[in-house]
Amino acid sequence: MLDGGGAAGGGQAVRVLPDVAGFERELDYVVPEAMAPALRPGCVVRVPLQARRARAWVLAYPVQPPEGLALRPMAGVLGWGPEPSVLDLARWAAWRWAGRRRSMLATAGSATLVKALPPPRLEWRAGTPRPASHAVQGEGPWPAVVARAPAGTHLLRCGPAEGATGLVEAAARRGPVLVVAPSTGRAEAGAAALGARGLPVALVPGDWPQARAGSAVVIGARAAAWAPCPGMASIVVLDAHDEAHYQEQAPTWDAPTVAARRAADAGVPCFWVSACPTLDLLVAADEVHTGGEVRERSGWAPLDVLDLRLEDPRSGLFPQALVTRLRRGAGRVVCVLNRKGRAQLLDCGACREVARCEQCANAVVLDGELLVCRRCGASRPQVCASCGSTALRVLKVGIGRAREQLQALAGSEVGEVSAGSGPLPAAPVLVGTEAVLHRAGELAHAGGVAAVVFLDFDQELLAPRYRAGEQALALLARASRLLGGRSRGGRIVVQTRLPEHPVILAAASGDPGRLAAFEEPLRRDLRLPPFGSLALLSGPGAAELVERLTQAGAVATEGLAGAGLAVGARRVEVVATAPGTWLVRAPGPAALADALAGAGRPAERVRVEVGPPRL
DNA sequence: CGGACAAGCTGA
DNA sequence: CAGCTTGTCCGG
Repeated sequence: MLDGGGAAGGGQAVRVLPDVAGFERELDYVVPEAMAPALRPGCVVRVPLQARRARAWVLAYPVQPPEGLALRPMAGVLGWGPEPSVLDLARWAAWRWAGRRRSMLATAGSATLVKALPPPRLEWRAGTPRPASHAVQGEGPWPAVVARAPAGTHLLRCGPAEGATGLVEAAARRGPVLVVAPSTGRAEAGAAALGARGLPVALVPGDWPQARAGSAVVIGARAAAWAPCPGMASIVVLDAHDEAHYQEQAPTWDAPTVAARRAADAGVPCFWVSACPTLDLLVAADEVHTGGEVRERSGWAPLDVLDLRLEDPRSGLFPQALVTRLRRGAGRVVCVLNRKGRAQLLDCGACREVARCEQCANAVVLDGELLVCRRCGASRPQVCASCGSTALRVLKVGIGRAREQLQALAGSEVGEVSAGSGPLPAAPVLVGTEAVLHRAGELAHAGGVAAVVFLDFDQELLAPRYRAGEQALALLARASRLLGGRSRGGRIVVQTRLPEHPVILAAASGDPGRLAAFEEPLRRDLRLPPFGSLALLSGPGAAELVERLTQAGAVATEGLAGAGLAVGARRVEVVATAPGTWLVRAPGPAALADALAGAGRPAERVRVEVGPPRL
């Protein structure tokens, strides 16, 4: 198909990026004529690299190689890779998150090599009217909003219990839609719901070949932001606020940002769907749509605030009011306590010393009959290290202890739910970490939930992270979804000493904007995201990178808040936060990315976490 | 990353 | 000085 002119060897040259860790150079190869017909940008090839062979992505074909270079021939075409437009996306993301294109492309490609693609699924076409029996019921304003949205990023503020199936269906009417869900479970459920409405759905990564060949809906978890979707007409990101959309390991890209960029490149709209949008989303969105106050409110389950200040302090996390509720026993109750193990913090009943590890001085936790250290793994019997007393008291109970106490107080069976995939206990009261809220499907299947109790919500509200409030509200949204919103009769119980906290007021009124209004001035003053961009540098090469940043004009400051407010506001700042760890702050993501890109990579390994979600 | 090649160390 | 380890360089 492509012939004429070319380098020695008779073929055209191809430019590739080898799939080799720590290798970021583009290389050119001669294309033997036999391989030319199968070659296209994005596909995966095999190339000689010094004495071995390596996989590589085709970046461009054909190309004019630099003169005077003896090119070696490529070794073969292995299979299908990302769509060509995703190559540019990977380049941009590597800049944006100070990462490597290779790791982005590895996310974008299929897990297993796809040699041949199935024919595209053409049985459904954009514009086909749905049968009347599938008429949208209770979908509210979203199908109309989605149908006429122009290119750009649209934040759709939905109630937590609202389903997104109708919305995605409306998006699919515009043409192929890429859907990014916060978890594989949500992606699977979404795929099933959309499939049931007659839409051809490709669930990635499993259906990657179908997605690459063309499908009305391509859906998957975070990595689906990179999935192929030929003819893509829109992107929908479900629960765009969810932390699961953020990649934890560097490069710390996040699906909403990648999706917005991809949609902008393609000139199509991107829809961020969220019940509790973060400030980052609110600021980055071109348009914010609310579905109407009444409708939104109805998605939030009613909230009962149990003010721990008014209860007997000796009753701890199990005040009389809670016990009364549990004994009433109307339906299943799910208790959330974000602590693992049996006891999180102990002190000595005799000398009041906090129980610490003898090796590393870290606080120890109770595991069975032993005190164990979570940091270094050392264990010892339940004896006070300073006075030898065996009378240790529990200051903070963990899940195991909470279960025992609840069972004694409630007088009914209490089951413990762990993050794992074990079977759900049949008990009328369940206790677990927030992971229990992720098992909504199973709980609904097992007869639903009458109440979700947050035993120690202050731990969420006061967590030492700048996004603690947003994350706490996300938990309440998740609980609301589990309960099915306002109409199903289920309730959220929040035990707290901060009943007037904006998070609680926002959830109680079904208006997440109340939290955003509270957070915005604080973040602005401290220049925290989205009013400043942060990156955490660590690893052996971090010091050298800091040195380079400083030489390029970055200012060293004393702390995150306060210092250098006037000087640093428009500049890049570096703060030493811990031995071997630095925090870089810039006025915005582009300034941060430019500073990091300009500084280059030190020889030694550095971990660069841009905009870390947990800080 | 991983191989090639050079320079450095060891032992008879 | 063969035989091995360690370090540096570089890929089309």
